[in-house]
Amino acid sequence: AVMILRSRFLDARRKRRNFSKQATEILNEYFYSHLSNPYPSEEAKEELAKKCSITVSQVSNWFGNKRIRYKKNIGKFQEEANLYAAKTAVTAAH
Amino acid sequence: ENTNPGSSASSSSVTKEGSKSSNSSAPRTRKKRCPYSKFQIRELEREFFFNVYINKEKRLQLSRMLNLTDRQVKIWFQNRRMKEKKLSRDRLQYFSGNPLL
DNA sequence: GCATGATAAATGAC
DNA sequence: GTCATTTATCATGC
Repeated sequence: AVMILRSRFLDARRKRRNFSKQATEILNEYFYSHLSNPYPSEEAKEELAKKCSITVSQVSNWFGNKRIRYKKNIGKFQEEANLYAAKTAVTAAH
Repeated sequence: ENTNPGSSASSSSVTKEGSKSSNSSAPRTRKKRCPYSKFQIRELEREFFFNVYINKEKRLQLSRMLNLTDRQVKIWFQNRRMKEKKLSRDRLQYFSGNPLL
């Protein structure tokens, strides 16, 4: 029984599963609204993790990947950036 | 495997920056990440099992055997300790508030 | 076929 | 020494 759980834990780590649409939405909102300094504090990470129903490590992974991939090809993310910029502007107006 | 510093990163050694002296460029071309072989990993893991902290003598010996620098072996043990810590955290989170047992 | 999440080398702050 | 991070690589999803 313990062996089953152990093996289940081992291969549950590297098998990748995409985050939910809402989770990605929340992470992107934070990223593009902090584009000048996309480095959330430990507290911010915990809050994001709770809202996204993922772990803090997964939040760190997401921001790490997002920062490097955004920097490497800003043009590809331009449309996405404008989208979330407009979205945060609307919510701020309310 | 050729994982020595300067082998791949500064392949065109002369054409690139003149290594040291004159220029005070801070990030002097980061070394390209090169994955270690199965054999290298096995030997590193074997030593890590005996002691999480490796002393200087064993480090030099191991680096020569695996064709790595002392720095690479030192860094590997540091990263490996961090990995072990993260594994512990993940296990706790995975088995906490769980069904079964 | 790339997008995406996780992991493995390598760096730097402290 | 730890530890957040950068970067490339790996593995999977679709």
